[in-house]
Amino acid sequence: MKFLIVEDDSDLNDILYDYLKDTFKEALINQVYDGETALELFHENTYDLILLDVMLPGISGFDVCKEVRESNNTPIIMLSALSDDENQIRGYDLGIDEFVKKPYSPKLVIKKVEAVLQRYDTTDNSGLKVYGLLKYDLAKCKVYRDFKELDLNNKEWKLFNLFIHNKGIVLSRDTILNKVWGYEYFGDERTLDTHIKRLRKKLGDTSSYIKTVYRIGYKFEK
Amino acid sequence: MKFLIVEDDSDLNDILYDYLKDTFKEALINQVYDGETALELFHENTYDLILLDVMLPGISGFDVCKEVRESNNTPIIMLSALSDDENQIRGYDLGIDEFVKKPYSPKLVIKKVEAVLQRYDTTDNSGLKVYGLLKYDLAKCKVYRDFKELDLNNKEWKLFNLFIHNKGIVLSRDTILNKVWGYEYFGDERTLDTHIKRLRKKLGDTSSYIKTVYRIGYKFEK
DNA sequence: ATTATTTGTCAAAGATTTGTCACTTATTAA
DNA sequence: TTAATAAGTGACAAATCTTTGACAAATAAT
Repeated sequence: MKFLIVEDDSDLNDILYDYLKDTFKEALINQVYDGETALELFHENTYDLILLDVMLPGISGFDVCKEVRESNNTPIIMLSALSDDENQIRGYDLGIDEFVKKPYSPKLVIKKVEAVLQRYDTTDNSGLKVYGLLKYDLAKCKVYRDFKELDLNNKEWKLFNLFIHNKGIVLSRDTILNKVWGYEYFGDERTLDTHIKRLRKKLGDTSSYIKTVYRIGYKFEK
Repeated sequence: MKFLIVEDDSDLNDILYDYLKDTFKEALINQVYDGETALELFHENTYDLILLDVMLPGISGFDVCKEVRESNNTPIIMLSALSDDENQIRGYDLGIDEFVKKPYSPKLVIKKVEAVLQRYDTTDNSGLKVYGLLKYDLAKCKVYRDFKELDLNNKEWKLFNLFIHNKGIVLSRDTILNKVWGYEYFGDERTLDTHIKRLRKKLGDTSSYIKTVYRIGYKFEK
């Protein structure tokens, strides 16, 4: 289990560290104090979860979140201070998983961490993994089939990432739209289908892994 | 599901009502037009969620929010007038769950309602359960018999789901129709039978779990 | 500024599910 | 035992949903 704590208040940072360490005995925990360092580490590592303060020196937690989401769906729990501005407030639109308002009880944070991890595939996310005929590296945002890299664009990667984190689980069209496109999307009903079509095409032989669940959505499964 | 709409503009209030009613068919919805009445109702009822306008005659939405928070954590979605960032910040400090700026699309409001409810939903449906020769996972919408997954379609799953939640209990035809088809269903008498037939077929050896209760309905039992 | 790539829209075609119906079979009260 | 009512069934039709290609719009790259 690997966590990243992004919190400029070093006392708070330490408190979170202690609680996490206590709950996940063997966890690896990185502590950083600003957004730039957070992103650096994020791109070099694969975390199971990120605890992210909104108010940071330099780039904001909001921006960190945005950049993380460009890459993948690493679970993010946002810690919001009392006087946040509008953008930060709308973290949910960016695909964060939980919001905890300061001043928070560390216990509550831990509870949310556990809840979020339970929702996700909790196995270690780092390195190359195999699923059926596919290989993928979540940290590097790469997918391979027959030793060839599939060149996925942003939307396709987001879709794939969502699927891989929810193997065997039926995802409703709404869920997919919300996770990949965000709450504010009210576009054409058929857009999702089109993107599924494109991802399937790139998946080639393995396109059948994306199963249509009639009237509900899709499911990713061998 | 029980909602409270607090909005002094009666047109807007009605629009919200309609959309909620449409999305949560069986919801109970109270409509009020000022803060005082809202609080009265709040203290007499338990709501799943409150839609709260900021600008109200008499006491403001904020005051309502404050008083609600002194009692409990009922989810609150606030509706604020345009470009009212200050208020948003205040709202989040008071522990509201989402903010929607006017003029808002009712669809967005509904999406936020769904998201908030999902966030609060603590029912644990995960994990494989066993019933007789069947295994099922409510979260994943899956049923297995002899290690093989039964490929149920939407209606069949709804039926199965209803049965599994009412093991050993006789469900009248009316109840089933209402729960699976919704209150407004006035279709053919034989439709339910047909669907039971189809579900039984897929259940194979375990089809006898669905027992006919003559003149009344069905019962799901080993 | 031009070109390439990605993303979104749409309508027609293809699939699946769901509803209907006529008819058969089962149940039960008298 | 039978008449009356209820439930089951297969075949078909209707409704609904998904796929797909072609194209347009938006965005990124050169």
